[in-house]
Amino acid sequence: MSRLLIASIDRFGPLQNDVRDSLNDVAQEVEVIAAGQTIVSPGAPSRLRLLSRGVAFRQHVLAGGGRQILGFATPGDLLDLSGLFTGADHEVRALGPCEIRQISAHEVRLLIRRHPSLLAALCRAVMTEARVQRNWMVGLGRRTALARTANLLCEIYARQAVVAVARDNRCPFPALQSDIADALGLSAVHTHRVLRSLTKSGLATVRDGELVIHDWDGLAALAEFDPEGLRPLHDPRATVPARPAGVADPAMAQAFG
Amino acid sequence: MSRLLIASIDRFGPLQNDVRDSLNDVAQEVEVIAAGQTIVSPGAPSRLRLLSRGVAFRQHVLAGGGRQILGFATPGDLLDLSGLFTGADHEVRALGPCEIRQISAHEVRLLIRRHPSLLAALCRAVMTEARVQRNWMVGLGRRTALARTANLLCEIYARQAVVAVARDNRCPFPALQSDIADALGLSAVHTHRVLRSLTKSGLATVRDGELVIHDWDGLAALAEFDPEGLRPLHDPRATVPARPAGVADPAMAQAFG
DNA sequence: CGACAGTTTGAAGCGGCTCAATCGGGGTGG
DNA sequence: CCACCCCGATTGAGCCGCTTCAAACTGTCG
Repeated sequence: MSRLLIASIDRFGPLQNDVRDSLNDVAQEVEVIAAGQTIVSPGAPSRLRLLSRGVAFRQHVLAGGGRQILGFATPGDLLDLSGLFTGADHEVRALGPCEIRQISAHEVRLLIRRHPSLLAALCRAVMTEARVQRNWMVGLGRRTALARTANLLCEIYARQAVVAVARDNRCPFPALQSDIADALGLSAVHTHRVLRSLTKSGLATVRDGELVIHDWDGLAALAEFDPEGLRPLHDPRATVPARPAGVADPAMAQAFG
Repeated sequence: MSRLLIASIDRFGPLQNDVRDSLNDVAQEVEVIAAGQTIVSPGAPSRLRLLSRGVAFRQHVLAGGGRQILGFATPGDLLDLSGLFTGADHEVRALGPCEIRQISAHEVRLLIRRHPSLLAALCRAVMTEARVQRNWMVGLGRRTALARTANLLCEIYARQAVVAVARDNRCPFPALQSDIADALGLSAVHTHRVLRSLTKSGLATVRDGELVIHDWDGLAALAEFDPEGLRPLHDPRATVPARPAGVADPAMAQAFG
């Protein structure tokens, strides 16, 4: 029963029924991972891993001991797209407690060989991730600490809204201030002050592992948040209804909510 | 005759002979583009474009008028991977005069349908680009202006060394200081000072549209440059000889040099 | 109760920005 | 052939965002 996996891949271009059937037949391994544990090590043998619960992050550690967080993953995200055909070039860790489902590299290879449309979907997944990365690059290079932080919070919420994990303007986000700092290219101290100012402006609060949005419109405006950058790319031949930002995808919501 | 295109895609996993044959039969349009002109507009209809001569760059322009350069492309690079199945999310422009070769979206679609291994190769090309982006993110977030600049120069040289366009420690790089600034997330003034200090330290010089490396080892050390991050991903089932940084790929060199 | 991890707050310093002026080269029109 | 202009490189001065260092505070766990 890999309802979750099918729904997650389906976002990137409607899968044919025969692909769904094949995916259904594949043995799937479920694993629970504690906060802070490594999910994918750099260079690890490739598999197809789906984050089914929790929040994870990708990071690159520098020689000097510092690190840059390269992105966050929320339920419904595939974790090792960057290393599907080869070893991963970065590390993926659990931010909070996570649950993942994975299928072996061998199975993936068989599936892909049998169903080129699956490969196309995975390819679109990779392109979607690359697009999110570009948005981060813009933020790191050209946005102020405040806008950058606001943007991150918008992204975290919008991602989890799709799978209906975010509700009533709140969603899980078990990050330390130093984690947020390493994601935004800031110091932990300054990150704290920025978060503080966001709270005082009545925009959003990060506390006790939870993100609370007080004023979505205000936050999005400050961030110049573009939800388009998060939308999964799909097969252009198929018509997929566009949803406004922060609104759940029915299929994903049913699977993950 | 699409020798260049075949060699370029071949980097991302050896193509079967039948794929090569098909690529050979495809009509290819050659276009020359003046410096500064747009090659790919955001949302443009997808095609498969190869940069055969010159240097191009990807950029995202901000509401406030600023911009972030997201990456550079050198001969042998595919230009609209991010929009292969859908519209591009960013702009690609010619930095200096460029020559591109392209095949229509329709042709691409046919080729991909007929040859899944081609799709796999393109997928690896996308993943390779995503990896380069991650390296930029690390730089923008966590490296000093000096290291970041050094890193960029290393990347520009190493990319063009593969296709033997870079030789004798020099290669084309027709960027204004303001271009470099927008790539590194710096101001033009500060970029100038950093370049100046690199020159005075005897490491590298950017002048008259050309990059000259005076001390590769010193520059690479300052940059903590990792050539691994640029290496094209290829099919893990195939054995491809690893080449040290800055050394030409024989096939690419023959095609582009 | 102390030990520890993470948050909070203050103060000082620096990297990089902004503003502003000058310099240099290539093109253009007189 | 020269005067002019324009764009980009260059240089200086002052400022601000963010960093670093340091200390106090809070909650949690043994």
